[in-house]
Amino acid sequence: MANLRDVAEQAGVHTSTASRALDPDHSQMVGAKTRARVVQAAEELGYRANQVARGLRKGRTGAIGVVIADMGNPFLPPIIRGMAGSLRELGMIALVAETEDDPGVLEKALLDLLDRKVDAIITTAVHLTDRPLITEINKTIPVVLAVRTFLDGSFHAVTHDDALGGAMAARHLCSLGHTRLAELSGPDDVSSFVGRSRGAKSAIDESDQPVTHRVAVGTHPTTAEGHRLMTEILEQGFVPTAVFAHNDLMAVGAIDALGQAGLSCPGDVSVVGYNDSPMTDRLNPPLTTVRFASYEIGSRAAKLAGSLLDDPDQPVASYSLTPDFVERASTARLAD
Amino acid sequence: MANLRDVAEQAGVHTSTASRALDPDHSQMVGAKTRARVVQAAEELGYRANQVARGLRKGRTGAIGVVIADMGNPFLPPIIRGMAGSLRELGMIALVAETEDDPGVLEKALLDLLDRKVDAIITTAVHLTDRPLITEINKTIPVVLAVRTFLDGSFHAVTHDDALGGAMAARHLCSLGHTRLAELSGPDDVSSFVGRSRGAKSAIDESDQPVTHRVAVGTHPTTAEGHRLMTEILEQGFVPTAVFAHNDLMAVGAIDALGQAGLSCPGDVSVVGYNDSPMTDRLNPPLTTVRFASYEIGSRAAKLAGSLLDDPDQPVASYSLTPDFVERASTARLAD
DNA sequence: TTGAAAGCGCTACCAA
DNA sequence: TTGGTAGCGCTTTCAA
Repeated sequence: MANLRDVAEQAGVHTSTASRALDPDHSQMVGAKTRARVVQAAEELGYRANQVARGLRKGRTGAIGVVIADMGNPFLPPIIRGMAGSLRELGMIALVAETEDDPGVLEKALLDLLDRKVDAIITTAVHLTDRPLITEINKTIPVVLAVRTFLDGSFHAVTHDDALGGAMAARHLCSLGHTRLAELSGPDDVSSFVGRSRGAKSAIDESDQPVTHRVAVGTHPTTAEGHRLMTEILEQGFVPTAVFAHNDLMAVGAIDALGQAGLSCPGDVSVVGYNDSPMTDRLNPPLTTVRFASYEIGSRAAKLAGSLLDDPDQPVASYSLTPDFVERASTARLAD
Repeated sequence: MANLRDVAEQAGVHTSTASRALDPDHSQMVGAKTRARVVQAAEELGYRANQVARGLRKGRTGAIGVVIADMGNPFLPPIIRGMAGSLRELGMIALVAETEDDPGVLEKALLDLLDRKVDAIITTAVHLTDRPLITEINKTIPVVLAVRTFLDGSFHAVTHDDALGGAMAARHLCSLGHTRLAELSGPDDVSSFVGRSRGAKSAIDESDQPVTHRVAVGTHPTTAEGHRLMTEILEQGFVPTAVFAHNDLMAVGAIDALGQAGLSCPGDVSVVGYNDSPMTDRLNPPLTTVRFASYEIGSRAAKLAGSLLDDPDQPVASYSLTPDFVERASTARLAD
């Protein structure tokens, strides 16, 4: 592999001149003829700049650390695509780490990324308890929170309005006449689920009829956990006519559990999910759910991270997108 | 941020000694008391080694380039998880790039990863025409092909038996009595789809009854493309009783197109997909499909890449996993 | 066992 | 406009 010195020698110039000639930002400081010679030499030798060396010297690697909780959650890919798309436009690349939603792993992953000198971090994996850790990291490099945030606006964040989404879900169920409602929550130390719960609660409180409301809190927002929580509720003797699951995976698990208990959806029980993950429109039954612009969240988060590199002191702000409610066939009016 | 020199100063030793003391492979060359002093200094200062500097010096970054075609394809996440899991065990990390299945983008992505001095490349995105490019890259760093390969065993590869999978799909449809069969193929310059086609063809040739077989080749293995191809076939006046789609997304698109043409699945037309992507068991109808151990493919590919770093000249070999056929409700016996 | 020195490949400062 | 020099932070030879 040819390095800069080889190019410089072949062109008969000093490495510093070669460096300038090949750097778009400085090539104007080089005589046209010299530049041409350098460029030609570089081409002949198939020169490509060593980004590790450059990163060491410049203190900038052009890499962004992306930390996600669980690759197995189908709502993530569109978000990651959004990030990858914007990063590519910026000439940057993603270093991806997965935490399995374990705070210990999160810390390890973040430190590893810092050691690798990523220019910024984007993460969709924070728990509320991670605030001190993130505060610490943010002293070193910019951190952008995506999807999940802390409940005040103390970090750069790109999210959507979870409370509104939760309210939409509960309001919908109430408007269909349901008054026995189960809520399957994700971990209650994650902003998304806290927001959805609050939204649901306020919608229920504002409902015309009195609503019996039972909340079960899970440790992971997965199908298995949805199944477990739903089963648990039924075994406790609470038979709801409507279920609000905090994400689509939990909704699917809940529908399974209902089926095993001899209850059909939406015949006996209406179920609302969350995220509008790919394929939820083709499930049996097609899932009523809450949608937000996930590609957009990823893309915005990446752009924000990029802009923080040039202007680290820009005012802290949260973008919060407005969700849509998507009514499908997993919810129905309460039969009398 | 404290660097090694700070640690060395604080411990009252030379940086080279500090380096050795902190490196598990060399710490035995350092006196126990000195080592203890260095370790303590490192802890006090919160020292963390700069991996960029280390990478430059050692010529090894501990990063693996992972190049995938399309994050939007739901069969990929399990594979990526498999990779990420094994890489983490190896203390490595993934640099992820997406190609959108465009060979031009693939080349850019690979060169970018080389410039960043990844230690090896794993890619699931090759087309048959990319062979010269991959050959070139492979002269510099180890390349592991996952899922997609070239048709001879000229590179390290971790795949599954596509021909067998394709044969399973076609054999199943034939055994249900179908004799008018449409095949919706992915791009025919991709080994997976070539293999599936060949397998299907040989199964059809071996069938008891004569089978009318129509193949449509798509440019991308997506829902939209499945829909387009299916519509095209119907508009050409070919009405099959069974469809083999080369992946689940295309199968879903085909089912949509059939529905729009007034044909039901499996009532009028049986449809087989491929990949057993997450959630396909919950689609309406649940999709008959071909499964392979996707997490395992990712995990093995990562381990292989890791082992190639220590032993680059190990014999070239292909692991080919054996697929399973998964019969669900999207296929049915031909009604007389 | 430790220290000294060199250098991975690059950029940026300072002179000329 | 160009060259020289220094140094990003680390590891690794070579001597002592």
